[in-house]
Amino acid sequence: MARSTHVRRPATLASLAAELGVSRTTVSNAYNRPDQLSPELRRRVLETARRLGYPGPDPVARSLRTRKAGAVGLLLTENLSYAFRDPAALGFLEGLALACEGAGQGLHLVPVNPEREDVAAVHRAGVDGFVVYSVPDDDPHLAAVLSRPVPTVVADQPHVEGVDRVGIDDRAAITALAKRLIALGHRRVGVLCMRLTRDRNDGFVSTDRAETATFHVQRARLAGLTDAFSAVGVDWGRVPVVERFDHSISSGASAAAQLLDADPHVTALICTSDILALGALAEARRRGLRVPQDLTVTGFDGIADADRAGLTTVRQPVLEKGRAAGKLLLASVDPTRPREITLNTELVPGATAAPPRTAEERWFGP
Amino acid sequence: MARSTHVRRPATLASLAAELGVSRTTVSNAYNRPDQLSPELRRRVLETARRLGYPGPDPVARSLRTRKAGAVGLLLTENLSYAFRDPAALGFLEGLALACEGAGQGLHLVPVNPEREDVAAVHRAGVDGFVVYSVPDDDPHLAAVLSRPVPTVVADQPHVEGVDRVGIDDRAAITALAKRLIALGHRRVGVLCMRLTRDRNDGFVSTDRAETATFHVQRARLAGLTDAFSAVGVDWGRVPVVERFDHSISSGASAAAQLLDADPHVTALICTSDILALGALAEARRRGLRVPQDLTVTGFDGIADADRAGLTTVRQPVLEKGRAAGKLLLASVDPTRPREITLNTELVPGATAAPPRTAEERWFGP
DNA sequence: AATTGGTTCTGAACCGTTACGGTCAGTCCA
DNA sequence: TGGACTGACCGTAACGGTTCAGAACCAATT
Repeated sequence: MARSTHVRRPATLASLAAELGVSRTTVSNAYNRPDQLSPELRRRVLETARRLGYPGPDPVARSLRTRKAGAVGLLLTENLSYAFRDPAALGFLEGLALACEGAGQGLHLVPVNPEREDVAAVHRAGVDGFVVYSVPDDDPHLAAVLSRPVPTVVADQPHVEGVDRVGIDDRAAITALAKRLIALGHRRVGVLCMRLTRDRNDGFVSTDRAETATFHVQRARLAGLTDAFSAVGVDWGRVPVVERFDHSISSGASAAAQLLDADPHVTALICTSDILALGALAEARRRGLRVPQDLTVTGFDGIADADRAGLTTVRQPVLEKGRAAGKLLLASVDPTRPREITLNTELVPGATAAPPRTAEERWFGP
Repeated sequence: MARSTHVRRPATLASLAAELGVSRTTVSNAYNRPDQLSPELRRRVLETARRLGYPGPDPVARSLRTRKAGAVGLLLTENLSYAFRDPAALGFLEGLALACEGAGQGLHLVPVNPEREDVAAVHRAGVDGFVVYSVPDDDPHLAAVLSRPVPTVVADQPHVEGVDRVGIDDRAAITALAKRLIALGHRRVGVLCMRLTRDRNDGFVSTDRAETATFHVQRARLAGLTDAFSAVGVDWGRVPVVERFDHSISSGASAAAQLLDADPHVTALICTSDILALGALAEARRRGLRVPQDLTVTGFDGIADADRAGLTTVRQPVLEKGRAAGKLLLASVDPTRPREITLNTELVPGATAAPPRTAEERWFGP
């Protein structure tokens, strides 16, 4: 027996086998297939393992051999901290985590520095698959993920041909909301949206920029608004759209300010997220504008704070979306699984939408 | 951006080397040490890799060889939904994520089924270290983590001898709060606390149970209250303490109801978390009790909602705590690092604490 | 006596990569 | 002209497991 505690070389399966005078296979079986060896021997193996401080089979070595990492990677191009601050992202994360937990899979948050284009972290992640959430279509990290030979599911954001996807029908959902505003009489509206591309562009958005946005969800929502308002004769080219790179309440407020300064006559602010809408509400309050009497404000997502604020919005099942993404990914072995899941949304009437204030601002039908 | 379904795994570093007629080392160097080969050869290697669809070195094999996984494991025994819903936990998570991101490390959420005692997931996680947050001292998952030969940092919750730790001085912090209430004249108080052990026990807490709680933080906070009130002659054995397993606002409300039903004469409800306190506020409102005139309510943590509610509480730097835990773990190679970090807390006066209502309820000093 | 079946354990082949210690030809310099 | 140095590349040995096709043994059946 080796008494040399000098080199505290951690015990391995092989050293344990040597100590016991059995084969490595047997030790492996003691851990993984108890039925393959006698209870007595197994007891001895585990006993000796304890004595030698062997912590059990090394997870990485096992992963290499079995080609299973037991974890799902999650790619978010935003700062990781973003995911913990944005309620919609958080709901998604929770749903995804629940799905992973249910399947006994870990959830590996891939570290991404949005500043640098360092894709190495994607290549370094030992995972069995990726979920990609909220990244632009042309994100290099996304390309790195797709180059990896593992299944991938995209949630909402990047729009990639041939990749499994879960999401909602953003375009139709916001069109429904827009139609409601149209029915109320709104024709002169403004729009606040989240960032459209990887580059910061805080300010007004040209039609061209809106149509070529690489954040697919935002593009779809703007398109949905175009659909609805164009259908009733509004010249969409003249509708002011203000973009903000940072997604925060204060961003929403400043965007609303910028828009209202430029066009004080808009009767409604349509926001592509609840967070922005909450900011718009704050700015309206600051200006002494009553909502909805003086100004209609709408959001998108259906987060808890929007509910508390009575916001008129579209509710989407964020938690369910995360869960669906996880399940879809974990079912990748099944060829009969759906390749795309579109979840339902729900219009939330709320209390921040009303007909335009003055008669002249109200549109009279034919 | 069309993509064919990729489930093939043909190319390896070795096959690539064979194709090129160079050694595996050279291919490896092409990826990892560009300076070790001529630019021309490197170009050819990468070119051929692209042609063969070689996605670059396999992360798992690399991890095995380098003994680095590039990820930090996070163990939370609570339901995941707890972690994603509780603002304090969320702040911690965000801080930890920031630290990991800053170091280019992934964050691996270990899946834990609180129902079963399945520790396998801990053994399966390919990580370079663990952060353990908010688990009871006797949690089997914790034991599994400690058996792994990787550095571990504990945040707040499990109290383990000899393991690196970051936290606050819960006992002293709540003692300071208690002294404030004592100064206001409160002597007849009730306490609402979070779960004390792994077993559900919704209801009153015996002194013994309080002292043997395996959730160390709760134990410390109760002890801090004992310190303060015993010092002024209050018989702590008679102070009602109500425990709730689930940590939610409605739990806080029901706990407050239970306590007030049993002892309507308490002048203050001291809660060991803001969430519980917010529930207590709700219950007080439901009963028509004015806070703080009719009832004093205090919390702990300093979450945003508490701030909005004007709650009298103790603020702790949750984000900083997460960040510190991450940094401590990632600095494990440095023998001169601190082994324990205690962060500062701050008493938040708030507006939910006032002297007891009636003269008879107020205590007159000597 | 031969066959069958079951249990228990073993040997050797991988899994895909990187660390380490070379070799070898060419260059520099006194 | 010879020795030291350099740049470019290679061979081998891990890294720590899992897996599969048997081997050895024994009891029961034909």
